[in-house]
Amino acid sequence: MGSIHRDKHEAILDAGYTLFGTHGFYETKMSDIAELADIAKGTLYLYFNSKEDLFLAVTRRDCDEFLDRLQAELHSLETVQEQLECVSAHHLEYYYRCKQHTKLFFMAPNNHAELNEYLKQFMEMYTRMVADVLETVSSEDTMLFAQTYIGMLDRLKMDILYDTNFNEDDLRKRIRFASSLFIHGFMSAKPANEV
Amino acid sequence: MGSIHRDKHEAILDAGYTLFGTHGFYETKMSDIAELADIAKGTLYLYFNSKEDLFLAVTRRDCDEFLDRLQAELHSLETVQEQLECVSAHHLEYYYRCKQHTKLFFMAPNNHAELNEYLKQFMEMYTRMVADVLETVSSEDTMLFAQTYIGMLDRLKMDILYDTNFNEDDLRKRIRFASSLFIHGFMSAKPANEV
Amino acid sequence: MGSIHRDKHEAILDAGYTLFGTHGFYETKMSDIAELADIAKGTLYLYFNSKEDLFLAVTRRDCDEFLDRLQAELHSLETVQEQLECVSAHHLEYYYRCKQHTKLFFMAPNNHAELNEYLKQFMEMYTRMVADVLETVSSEDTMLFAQTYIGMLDRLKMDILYDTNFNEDDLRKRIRFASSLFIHGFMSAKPANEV
Amino acid sequence: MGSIHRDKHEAILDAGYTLFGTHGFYETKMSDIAELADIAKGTLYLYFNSKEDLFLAVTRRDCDEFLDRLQAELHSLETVQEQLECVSAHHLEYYYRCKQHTKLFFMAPNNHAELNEYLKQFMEMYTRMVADVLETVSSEDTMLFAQTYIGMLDRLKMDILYDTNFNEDDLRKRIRFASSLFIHGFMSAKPANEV
DNA sequence: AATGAATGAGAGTTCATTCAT
DNA sequence: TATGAATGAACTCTCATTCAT
Repeated sequence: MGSIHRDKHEAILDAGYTLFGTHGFYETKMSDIAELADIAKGTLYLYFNSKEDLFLAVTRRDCDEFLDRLQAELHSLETVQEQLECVSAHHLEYYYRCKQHTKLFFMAPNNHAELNEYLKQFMEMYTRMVADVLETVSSEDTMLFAQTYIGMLDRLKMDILYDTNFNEDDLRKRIRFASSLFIHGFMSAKPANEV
Repeated sequence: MGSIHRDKHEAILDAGYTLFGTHGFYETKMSDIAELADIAKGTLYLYFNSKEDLFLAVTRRDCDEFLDRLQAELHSLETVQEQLECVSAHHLEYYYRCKQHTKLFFMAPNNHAELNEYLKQFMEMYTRMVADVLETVSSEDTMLFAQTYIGMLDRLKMDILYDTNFNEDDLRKRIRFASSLFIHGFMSAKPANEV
Repeated sequence: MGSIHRDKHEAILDAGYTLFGTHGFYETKMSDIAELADIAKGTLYLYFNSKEDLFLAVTRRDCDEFLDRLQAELHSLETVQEQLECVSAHHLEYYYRCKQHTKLFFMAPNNHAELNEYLKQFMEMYTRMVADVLETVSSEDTMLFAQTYIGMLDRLKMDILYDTNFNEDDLRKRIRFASSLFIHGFMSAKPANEV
Repeated sequence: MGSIHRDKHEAILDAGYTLFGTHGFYETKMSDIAELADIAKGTLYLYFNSKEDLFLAVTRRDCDEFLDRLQAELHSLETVQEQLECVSAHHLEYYYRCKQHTKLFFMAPNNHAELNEYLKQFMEMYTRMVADVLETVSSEDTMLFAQTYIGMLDRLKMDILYDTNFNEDDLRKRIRFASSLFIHGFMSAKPANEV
């Protein structure tokens, strides 16, 4: 029974992830989610109290996994360079893997306190994870550096999302480009494809 | 006659800017915009064909001005350092000035072809403007570098938006921090408050 | 379950028949139909996709029944005279029974392809039914004769609709009058009340 | 001044005739009529009090002319046969001339007392005109005969309106067909194309 | 007499949510 | 636990009419 419950719970989250991700919060109907999850509309409300709650749960599952995996990958690495490139790879590969689900962050519902709170926490944890990497080198302003690094990565995802010809080579180039630029700066940077 | 028409047009754009900016596209009602602009609901439709069109016009006015001002400011500067810091200042000060209107970008309507097209163009023009600055130093991958720089800045705006204690000093610090980090990289960076 | 569904479906059609019939398509509000059918406004849209579709369904039910009954009645008769009088009676009695619902044909929505198509088919089937009766006597231009006969009948309904003193005797008189005139023509016609 | 006034008055009626006739009352916008008449929207209301009034005026002009012309044509004829064929020709040629304006009668506004009153009067005058023709032969039930004749004609117009291949020959055939059928009846009728 | 910008009541339709089964 | 028919508040947009110019 409990496992049937878990299965349905997951099925709803999967459907929500797909639809919220591709059409955004407002353009996704609860009935569509129910249909894709192959359950009745009313059943959704046995598992989630509202559309907002479901969206939060979808976001949470996705973001938590993002952080867990990053944490695990970082543990096995030693140098700051390696670790920063790991962050870069993790961030960009995430978007490369799920190009089509990016409305999840763009089109979130407004004014949902709990969601805003969660997203804030997520960003803080993500930033702290990167800051911890930097801490081994310098202890000043690591949160600010970390934040900025994440910003760089987040912009580079744009090509992934909008450039339809974007391929694996472009991906690898950007992964190295970002960590290198962050570490050495623009002035000392070699052109991206030589890095 | 024409000036009354222009006034009302502007009043609607102002009201739209305020409400779309604070509540996002979907959570803003046309009737609220009409009320804030102090006109009748029907009058909105004499000036704009639809809610989407109004949103596009609001966005356009805001973004065009952003680029025009940046262009003008860049012209009067000479070194790359100065110019990059100018970009940094322009970007962050924009958000500092209008903290409360940031939903304009977050919560845009989905699937509005013309809007998507415009935003793409905006980003390309913004990126190219920054790339042109970098071109005086290196001609390799300038679009990629420019994009990344903008990404850094865009993430730094987050503190502005969510940290309620954020003050003018924090602003100035981040402006210098961003350009310095971009130019010299993390490894050679001095702590931010010494830059 | 299905029968509750059928009941509600019928209730909506009944309400639509009454209101469209008395006020016409444009002067009837979906909310009025919902109210008369004793359901919520939104429920209408579970059964019909749009106001136009509902109107079409109402029309269809009414016209189909009209033809089915006529068909059945004609089968039991033998002479052309009897059959033509049966058509006459059927046509005029229909209007006599539902004087108040005649806006159904007058005030249909414009430009609804499916509705126009249906009405065209209805007229063709009605005409063919009458033409088949005539065919036993002559095979020339039966469709044209049939059409004309229906035209005569359709004009005679006007008194029914607008003459408030119109009674059953007037009805019977016109039923015989029409078939007799059609068969023998004006020149050889005896005065209507002697037929 | 007066003639300018008359010109504009006529221009509005012409535009109304065209648009009401092609799209019906409800699907025609006052603004479209103004545009077609080449005047401002507000000006319409200097000449007509409301959309309904304008529709009534358009109808009135059209119907009055219809009767006036018929009256004139009938005067020059002598035998009942000729006169009835004249009615037939007048009725069908009217529709043949203005196929595209037939929404004028189909899609009239509901519940406009004055319009309903006028249409009733129109029908009565039309019927009486035909009844007067019949009176020279028989004095019984002439109104009923007249009404029925008009009904025949009105149905025959349908082919004109919906059969896109309908040509002048078809028209002439129906004109003779109708009067002949009315006079001699179906039983003694010769096939239409031999009449 | 002529204008056309402004009005605002009111329409059809949607969809998150409920609840009897 | 699961259903899905039913709900009704809330939305965007229309258009006949007005009135200051």
